[in-house]
Amino acid sequence: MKTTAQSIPGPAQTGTLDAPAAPPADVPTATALKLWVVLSRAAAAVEAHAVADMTRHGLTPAEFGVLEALHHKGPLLLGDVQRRTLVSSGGTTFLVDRLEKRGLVERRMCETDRRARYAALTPAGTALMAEIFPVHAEVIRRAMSGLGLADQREATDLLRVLGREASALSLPGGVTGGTK
Amino acid sequence: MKTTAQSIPGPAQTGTLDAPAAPPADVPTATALKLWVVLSRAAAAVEAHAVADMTRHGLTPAEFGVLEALHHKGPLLLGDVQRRTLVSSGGTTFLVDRLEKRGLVERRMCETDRRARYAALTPAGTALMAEIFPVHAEVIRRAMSGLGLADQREATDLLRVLGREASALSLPGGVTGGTK
DNA sequence: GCTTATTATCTCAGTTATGAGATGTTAACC
DNA sequence: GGTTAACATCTCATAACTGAGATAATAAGC
Repeated sequence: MKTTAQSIPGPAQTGTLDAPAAPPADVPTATALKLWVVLSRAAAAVEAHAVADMTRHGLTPAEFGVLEALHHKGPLLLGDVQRRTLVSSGGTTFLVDRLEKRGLVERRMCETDRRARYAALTPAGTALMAEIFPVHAEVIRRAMSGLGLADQREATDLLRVLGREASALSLPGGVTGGTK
Repeated sequence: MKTTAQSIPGPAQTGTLDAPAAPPADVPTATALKLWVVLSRAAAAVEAHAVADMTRHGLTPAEFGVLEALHHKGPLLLGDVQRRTLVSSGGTTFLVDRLEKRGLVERRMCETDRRARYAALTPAGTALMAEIFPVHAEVIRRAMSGLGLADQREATDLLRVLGREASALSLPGGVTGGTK
């Protein structure tokens, strides 16, 4: 996370000790780097609001992500929870364990596949989400209010394409665009 | 990170056990939530490319962030490194320690303030960045290639405003919009 | 149907980071 | 100039998560 690339344009000053490097000369690369900087900064800024809100309820972002997925989708196989929250397999087990101990989530057997398990909100979990999700939504709405509705829609369209294409692209090291 | 909120529009189906919750009815909130989902997904998708590239060079994203900041800005006070990389104070000490042990970075005294220390690239660190940064830039360019140049500029403009405004906004819990 | 590959989850050791407080230093105020 | 507040960095306990491998169940090929 958090790559940085803005810098004074122009040729590199030569000879000076500790002189910083010049940014890439070609336009497409410079444009992409600038977009990467503002993209990750914008995501971090909005996330700070989301995290501050979750923290007030004693939830980590990852915990909230699990509860939110179950709140919107109903019971989900652990593998689906993992894919949705972009957390590792071990992390998913760990998260669901913690939420189970707190009485917010429960595991259920899957009738058709004895390897698999569902995670589902308990009544307490359902009640908690019914209480805090609207507040969370309002926090996000406020965090996004720097853009008008039309600009938000435009940004959504652009980012949807960007995310889809970037995910579809094979990673520099190898493999395809899935989760690890 | 990674909040999720897309869901079938329409009223909540009542009565059914485990029925998922309906998304917020009001348009501004639904729009903001949708933007938040695609924003964090797009950032994660691009980040996956960046991370895969850094990993090949044996660097974590945070380590790369420090090296990149020093590469572009020259020697920086540790506090400036911290602000730039959005890492905690303890984390910054830890990161610079690690990079120092590898011989990529060194600490230097600050003449005018004996509390403060500079972090600076060593010749080895400078050489490493000169080698890998162009590759990194190319990886980012490729990851962004789902959008044309004009769209990338448009997205940059929108996200710049969004990030600036969100950072300026006081956090839900309290305080102003700085780093912790 | 038996072997082999794949899939779903869990275990666990280790890594990366956070955040509260300690330490040493500088600035501000009277 | 002496006291108090604000800083910059570091130390340390420990949280949060990753990733490799273990275990168990299912699917596929022949």
